[in-house]
Amino acid sequence: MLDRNLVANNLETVLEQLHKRHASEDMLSEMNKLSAVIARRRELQTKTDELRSSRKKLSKQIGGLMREKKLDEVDAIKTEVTTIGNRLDLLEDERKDLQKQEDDLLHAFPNLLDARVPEGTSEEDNELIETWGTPRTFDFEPKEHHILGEEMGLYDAERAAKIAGARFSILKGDLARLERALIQFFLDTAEDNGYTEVLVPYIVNRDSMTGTGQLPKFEEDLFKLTSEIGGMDGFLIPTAEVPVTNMFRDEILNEEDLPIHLCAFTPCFRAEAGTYGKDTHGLIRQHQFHKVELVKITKPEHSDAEHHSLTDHACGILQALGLPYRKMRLCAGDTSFSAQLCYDLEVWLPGQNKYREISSCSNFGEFQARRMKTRFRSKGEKKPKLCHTINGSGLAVGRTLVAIMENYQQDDGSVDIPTVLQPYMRGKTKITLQD
RNA sequence: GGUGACUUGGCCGAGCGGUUUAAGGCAACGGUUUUGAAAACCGUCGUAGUUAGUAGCUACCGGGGGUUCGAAUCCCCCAGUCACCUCCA
Repeated sequence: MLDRNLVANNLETVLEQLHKRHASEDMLSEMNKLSAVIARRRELQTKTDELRSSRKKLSKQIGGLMREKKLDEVDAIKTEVTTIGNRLDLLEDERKDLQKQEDDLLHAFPNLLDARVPEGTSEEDNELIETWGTPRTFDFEPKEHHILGEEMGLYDAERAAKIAGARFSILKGDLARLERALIQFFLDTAEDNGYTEVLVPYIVNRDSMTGTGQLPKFEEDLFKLTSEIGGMDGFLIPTAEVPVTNMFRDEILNEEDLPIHLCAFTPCFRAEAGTYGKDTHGLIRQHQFHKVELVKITKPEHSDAEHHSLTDHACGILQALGLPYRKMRLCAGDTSFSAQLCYDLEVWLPGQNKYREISSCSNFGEFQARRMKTRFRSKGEKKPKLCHTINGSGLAVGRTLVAIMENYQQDDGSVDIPTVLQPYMRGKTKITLQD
């Protein structure tokens, strides 16, 4: 959420930023509207405060007069207070309405972009930061992972479609084990890098989804429960970012508790996955997938360094697995709603002959923290300050499985297991056709 | 799922319709004292809105609504916590 004072006092800056995000004319006029709403709300705020103040004083007088048994004077004041009360009710209704408009509008605008974010509208304009590893040269035609999986008899999309629908999958045997091995390896690596594991709910309420920015704008991307939880709408999480970051919603942390480094394994559920007609085969784009997420809560002055070290941690995993990748700085048009700066890691997929996103590491600055009211207090300082929030995949499990299958495939249709994963695979060195 | 008790500032805890502008204590912070520390004493000590303002005013006592001239206090709905019962992995 944007700072309402920034909108009120520095509308030009905000409008410039919206231009950089390629905001529509509608959005620009909405922003102008917001600025007017804030001004009007403040006006009303002052008036209602004054009215309330005089009502309070007069009501107190009634108390005194009652004790002195001056009942005739009481009636006159009562009438006066009633008049004030009626006027107050009227203005208060308007103020509440404006306050809601103000909050709704504020929630609808994306974060301000970091100065390093390149101009651009699509992934074509993303900036290449670095490339690691050399794509292997094959002396045979490398296959896509879903072909390999089907041929091994360890990947079953058809039955998954029967029992659940399109964009679900079933893994069997060593492939299922490899998925678990990756999860375990990611969590162990995160722990070595100083992250504490948390195991969190996979269903969250509306307030949490609003806190991290999925709501109110992207409700159609989420799976919504038909049953309420705790009297509120329930949603399946699209990423562990939501439950983990929201752990600190409505909290004022101690300065010495920062930074907080957490990691979490969760399934992720995305309703939007089926809407593009892209990646219709295989594990790339599913309604349900697994991810290990890295999350940091930091002081503002440390967030940039923390963001870059988190990104390095994600890179480290790809390096340990020997998977070639490139690191991209996302352009303005590709940077997500809540982020101010984002790096995508794209892993090399020989079967597709291209790089595909496997991790997205974002610094949200104070955008999420303002929505969540996540603050910290410095020693000796009176006012609490907003924290910064950061997260990134470390890594997306299903897509890593894809990358391993495609990069480590052999001409006999088997897949070698990277050395670091072998201990998690009961010492096995390769996955072969099922007997 | 059933019944009952409860939800007040970082924590504990008063408060039972009108000098409560939320008492008091603990913790924390600043100061006096001291060679230093402890103790003692003095002071500060929730969040947010409004504002040029650490001035004033206003809101917030789990959330929402209502009664009233006036609500932390009375009523209703919802959520959460705890206890017991029931059920279950």
